[in-house]
Amino acid sequence: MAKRKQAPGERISEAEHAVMEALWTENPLSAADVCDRVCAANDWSIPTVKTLLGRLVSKGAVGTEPEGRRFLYHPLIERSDYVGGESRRLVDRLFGGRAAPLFAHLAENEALTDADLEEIEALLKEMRK
Amino acid sequence: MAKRKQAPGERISEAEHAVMEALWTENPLSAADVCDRVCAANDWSIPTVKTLLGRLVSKGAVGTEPEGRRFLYHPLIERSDYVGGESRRLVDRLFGGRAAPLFAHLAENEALTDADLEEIEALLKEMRK
DNA sequence: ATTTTCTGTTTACAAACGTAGTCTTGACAA
DNA sequence: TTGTCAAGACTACGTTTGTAAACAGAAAAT
Repeated sequence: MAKRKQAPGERISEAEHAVMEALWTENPLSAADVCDRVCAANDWSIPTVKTLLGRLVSKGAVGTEPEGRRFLYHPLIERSDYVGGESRRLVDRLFGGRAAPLFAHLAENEALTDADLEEIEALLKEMRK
Repeated sequence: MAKRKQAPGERISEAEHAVMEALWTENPLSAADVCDRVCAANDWSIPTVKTLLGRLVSKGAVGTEPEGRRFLYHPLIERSDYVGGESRRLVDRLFGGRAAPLFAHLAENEALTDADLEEIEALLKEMRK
């Protein structure tokens, strides 16, 4: 059935995800580099980032390569896999696996901007062919 | 700032959510009733359900009313509020608050059935007018 | 060569979670 | 009346998460 990726078992926590985002945006990065892009926003100190990186490494979500005295980190899983997995989990858990109700919900709550609507319409038209 | 509004702070965990689903589907229910509908599926025992119910009560997510010697539980928060909150969280976290990319993602991964597409199209048309 | 400065590793610790056992009490059957 | 039993309350305990300090080793600077 659906393509299962994302190293089995090991889930990525929310804090870890923030680190992943940094690495997806740009990589490889050193721990300090990562901190530069996420510490301020999350009010973390460098030890925290180091811990998160360590956990991600042991979970097999990021890899390291030595560069001189330090390590450079880079993601081992695709952002789209992660995002896809999380999205599917939510849809499964909350909407019985159907995406339409999710859409309806977002629509009802004005969570959709006009731009969103237009984009989605365009996408729909495209898939339609 | 930008704090979640939902119920006062207290988030509902995944296991707790399963209990909430039971109560949203039918309520009020006794602890044993809840167990009848969720224990098998999750491989839980009654004590587990009692604990989850207790936590939900202290989180203000479910209320109780005495019925003879026992309690009957009923949800205090709307399912749509919960679902809306969770959906928004995901969209915020993974798609920068924009729903279109989520939609695109689901579309790309064939997570959308034809029925979904039709429904969404209908919704779009409706909002459009 | 010694000190400073990075870097990664180890260890820590509280809160939340998943899961469940024990204690207490009151209703009820025998 | 007394023993049974179910229902809620209290307690427990291992794991994950968030957050970070302490430590060790090596490169760089002096």
